[in-house]
Amino acid sequence: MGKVDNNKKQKETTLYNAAYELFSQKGLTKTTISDIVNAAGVAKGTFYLYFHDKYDLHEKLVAQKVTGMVINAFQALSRKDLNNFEDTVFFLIDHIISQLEADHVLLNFVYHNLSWSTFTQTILDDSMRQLDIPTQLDTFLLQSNIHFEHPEFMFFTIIELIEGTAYNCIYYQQPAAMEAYRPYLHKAILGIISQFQIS
Amino acid sequence: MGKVDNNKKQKETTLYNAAYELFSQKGLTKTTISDIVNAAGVAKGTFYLYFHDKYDLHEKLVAQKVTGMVINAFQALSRKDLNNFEDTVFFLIDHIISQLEADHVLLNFVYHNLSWSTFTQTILDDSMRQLDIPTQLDTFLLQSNIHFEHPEFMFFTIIELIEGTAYNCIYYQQPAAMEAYRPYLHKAILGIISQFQIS
Amino acid sequence: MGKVDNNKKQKETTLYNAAYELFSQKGLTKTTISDIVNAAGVAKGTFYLYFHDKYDLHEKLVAQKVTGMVINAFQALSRKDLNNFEDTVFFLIDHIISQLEADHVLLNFVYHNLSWSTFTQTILDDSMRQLDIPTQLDTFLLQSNIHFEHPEFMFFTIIELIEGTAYNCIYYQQPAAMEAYRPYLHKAILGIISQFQIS
Amino acid sequence: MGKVDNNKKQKETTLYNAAYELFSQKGLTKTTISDIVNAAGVAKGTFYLYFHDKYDLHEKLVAQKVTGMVINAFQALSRKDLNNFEDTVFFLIDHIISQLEADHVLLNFVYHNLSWSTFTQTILDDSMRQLDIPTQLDTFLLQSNIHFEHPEFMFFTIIELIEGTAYNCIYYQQPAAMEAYRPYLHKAILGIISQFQIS
DNA sequence: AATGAATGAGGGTTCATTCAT
DNA sequence: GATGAATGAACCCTCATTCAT
Repeated sequence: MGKVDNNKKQKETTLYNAAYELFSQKGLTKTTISDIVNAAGVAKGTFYLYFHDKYDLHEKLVAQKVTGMVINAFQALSRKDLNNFEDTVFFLIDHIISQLEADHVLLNFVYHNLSWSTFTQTILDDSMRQLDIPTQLDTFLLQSNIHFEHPEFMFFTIIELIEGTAYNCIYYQQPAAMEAYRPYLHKAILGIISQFQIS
Repeated sequence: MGKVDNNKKQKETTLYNAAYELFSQKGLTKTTISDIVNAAGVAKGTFYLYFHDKYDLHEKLVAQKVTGMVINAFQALSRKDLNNFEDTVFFLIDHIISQLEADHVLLNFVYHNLSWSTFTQTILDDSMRQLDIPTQLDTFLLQSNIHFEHPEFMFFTIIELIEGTAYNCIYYQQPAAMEAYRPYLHKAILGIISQFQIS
Repeated sequence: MGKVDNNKKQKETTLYNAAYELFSQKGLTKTTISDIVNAAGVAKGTFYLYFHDKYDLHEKLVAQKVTGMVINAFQALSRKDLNNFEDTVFFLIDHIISQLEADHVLLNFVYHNLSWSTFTQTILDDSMRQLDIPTQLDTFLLQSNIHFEHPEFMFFTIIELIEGTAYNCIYYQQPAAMEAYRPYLHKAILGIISQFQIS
Repeated sequence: MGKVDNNKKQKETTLYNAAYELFSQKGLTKTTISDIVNAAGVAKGTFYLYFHDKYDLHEKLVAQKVTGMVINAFQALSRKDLNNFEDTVFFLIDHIISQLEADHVLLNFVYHNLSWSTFTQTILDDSMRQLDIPTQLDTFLLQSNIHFEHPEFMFFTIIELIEGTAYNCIYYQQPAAMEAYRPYLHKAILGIISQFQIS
């Protein structure tokens, strides 16, 4: 990678970082391209060398952040040695919830962007294609000896459940803080899993 | 209510209707106050006699629509004679899902606004205060003879689950159409209920 | 016409005048909407209340100026009492050439916009519809007793000839000043008329 | 001419060709230097090695195209053996009109650039200086035995007439297609010639 | 000579808001 | 209360031009 390419990648990263900060602070609508380039310390025209508009940037950033969060969880999982299916699911869920609890900026940012379709349709750039989550989950199911009716429906159900509850509990502490609610979230997920499991 | 007040109320209603249509078609961000007043057939200045800005109008409109949808479901319930707890819950859920399926405009509109906090914090105007949903649910639980650990957590869990799954299934048909997914949603809710139920 | 309408017409006129001056000085391309509103002393947004863009304004302005010039010539003609066909044609031509000689700004402005299609296709606003030049010419021909083969071709030929020659002679004094060239222009037109005339 | 010079000339030619295509399609104003270099397949900076700006390129391109068109006509004439003056004039005129009819891109491009001053003032590069049209016309007149009062006025008159009428007839078919109008154009020119001829 | 990433001035356009009528 | 013409700040985006490579 030549000096120029290196420099390009750096500019792009600076723009991503600046935008992430601003989107989190002011929201997508109130953040302007001027804001972003000012914060990034580049000229306005430079923005358009990398992104079509702020929505383009946002979309790519969401894909990055969501995927990054899940990658973290799986990497942490690989360092554990869990054989039990339910423990594994809870580990992943709790890891993601912990990340969201630790970083409200991230929480706010991925809310409403952490959905099943993010994993199945997101246009990931090359650096992220390493992690194909649906495939990983399939492999993971094969390794355990448990069988589910429509496992993709189950995962969809669980993910949508987490997204909504995590945001309310962490951000608004509504109807309770995550600490208080978490046991019930676990229970609910257990209930869901038991319904999908086959004999 | 005098003629003048009547006329006022009419202008306000026209603005609500026009805005609802436009917000649904173009989204909040791309809808301008000009669009709204043009569609409503009133002068620009008139808008400011009723609302502070378009976000004010939007907030009030969401409260109206969401509450209206739930009112519909409870009214339909009162015309039935269901004694079984689970049947009652499913009736309400399916009624709301049907409303959303029948009216994509409504679906789009309430998405991200149909959450537990809508019921507990929403600023409702006088005409809506008649319906206090958390209280209704409490009454409803007392009437049945089943007992739950933290019933408010259970309802919260169910509502958040429905919001996310309904939007994806109805709007994007992702991961499947609601018709195909609904049995599994019911199953999942059964699983959740069973976990919260006390002996 | 109320105070408001009066004011509106005035704003529009101010914009026309400012634009005419600027288009003539800097050309259409180099004149910006900012230039126009600054010169007119109105806000930028006001421009868009009256015109779609600068090309819209330009088009309307050309129609005004060209038609105005021809109206002047016909009005002057009506104050004369010319019976001879050729004298009438020369009177009109010379009158128009005089206007262009007297006002280089106008000359520059109508150049390449003074063509047969301007008269047949121009979208004229109501104030100008009074003057339907092709019809006036028809009437004029009927009154005289001379007959031409394809008179519309003849007028087209003459107009295109004048447009090109007038611009070069008046503006660039090329190949000669109008004073020197005019007798030859008259001759050329006589030659053209004689060719179109029927026995 | 060395390899390097050859390569240079090639780049320049590529830029000319790309620009010609683009100017014709989108017009001078809407064509950007980016467009040109993209179409030509060279880097942006390269443009500035050959031209000062797009107007510079345009000016040179017009001179090329207009002169080329006239050269074609004279070369075709040299292959004929016409002695009659009027036939010669008509041959040249019709040849040029045919070129314009066959190539609307060219028509559009030379319109407003095909005027007397193009021949007398155009900055021609070396390759074109071979053709000095005013001188050629003089020679041509001497060869015939006809005498005209101010022949340069006559040619000027004829050229300006053709420019305006050809564009309208060919491009807009206004007031008629060139096929229909051409006999009358010939007539008009005959009329003009007869007026300038000396006994 | 050739490149093309970076620049940033400045264009067009929108639109919430005001205020005289 | 109701109007809608007028405003002008602030947005998005373009593109001629530069310059390190």
